[in-house]
Amino acid sequence: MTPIDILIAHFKKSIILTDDEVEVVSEYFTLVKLKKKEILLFVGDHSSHMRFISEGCLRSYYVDGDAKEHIIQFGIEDWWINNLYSYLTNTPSKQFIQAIESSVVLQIHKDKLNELFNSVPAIERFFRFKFEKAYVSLQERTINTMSKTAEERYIEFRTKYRDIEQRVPQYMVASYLGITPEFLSSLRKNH
Amino acid sequence: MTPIDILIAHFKKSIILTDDEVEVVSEYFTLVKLKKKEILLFVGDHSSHMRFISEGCLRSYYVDGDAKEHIIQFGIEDWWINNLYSYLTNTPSKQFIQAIESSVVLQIHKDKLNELFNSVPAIERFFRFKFEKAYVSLQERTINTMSKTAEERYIEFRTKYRDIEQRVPQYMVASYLGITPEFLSSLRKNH
DNA sequence: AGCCTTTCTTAAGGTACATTAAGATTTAAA
DNA sequence: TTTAAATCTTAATGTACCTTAAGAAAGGCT
Repeated sequence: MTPIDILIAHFKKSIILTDDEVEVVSEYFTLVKLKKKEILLFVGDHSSHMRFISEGCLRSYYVDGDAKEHIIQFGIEDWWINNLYSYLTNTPSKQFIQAIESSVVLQIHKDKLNELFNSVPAIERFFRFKFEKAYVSLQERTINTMSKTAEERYIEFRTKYRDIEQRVPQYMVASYLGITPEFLSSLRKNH
Repeated sequence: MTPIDILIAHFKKSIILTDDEVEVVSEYFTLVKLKKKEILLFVGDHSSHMRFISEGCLRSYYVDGDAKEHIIQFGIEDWWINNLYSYLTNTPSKQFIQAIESSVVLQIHKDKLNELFNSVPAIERFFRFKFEKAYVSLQERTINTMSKTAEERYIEFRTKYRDIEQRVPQYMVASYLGITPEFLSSLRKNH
């Protein structure tokens, strides 16, 4: 399967597309290849693309005033990786997006996507679903952060994202969970 | 202005509606009046309505395993108050929605809303915008919780939601910030 | 007004997690 | 194959925030 095939199959999991529409949609996306550690989006850039991972593993992260990194999201094949905040508010990104492994990404510019919404309405519906799901999982994470201990959050992360845990360094998991690598290490020792 | 007028004006801030469409939209929403402290959505209920506050102040909150309350969201006039999680996933609510003041809410059932999406497409676009914004502000909150101290978060809350801070008890602000009322009290003492 | 309920404060003692610093282990590059 | 770089662990010490408990203040009802 080509990257575009993977994307189309991804769309077809939640919406119906005619063959003509598949043609149109395919034209709109462009391919980006990334080496390991390469940065796809820098702080200060405008994040004006929606980006689909057809191969590899990336992270988006935020660097705070004390130069500490906070991982917002991991992404692997068949996920979208974005700075939705910057994309939606048209403000310069406060986050980086970086390839953790060498990766292949398909992206579409915001203006093009809005065009596409008009010619293929199912795509607009797809993105409504997508934002809904993004909201749901973000809320789950926010509630978890507020009401659970780091240990509980770690156990949940392992259960839910087993595949990711095995692909990324431990200190990035710690950063995603909002704790230091040292503390994660000690949690792991005590099971 | 009637509650419906307020809702229509709210829609018209981000989408265009013809007079005919205004008629149709108006028919779809039903009015709910709530006394202070009355509960609009119980844990275990299915949250199958989108709810717009035309008057008053409400909160949605989650009660954790240790019976502690965590406020997810406050809502005042011209905001939507929902358990989007339950609404979107069709699972029983794990949150309550409660009126902090006596309030007036306009609501629409999910099935009806999907009907409305088909007859008035601008409404579907409105809800896409709405979810986008909900996502953005939730992400901001998540990042804040991860990278700032309780004091910094409190100062930000005061700046951003001055109107809300003055309408709700302090222990609810503490719950929203993810700290105890005692600790918030001590933060306030030290400016 | 007076009483009861709700909300807010103070303070002592406790815990989950951070910081610092060092060394051990694994991975990658030459 | 050696060396450097990246990652993970251990342990001592520190701190942001919690828990418990009590009392003070403010608000609402008869």
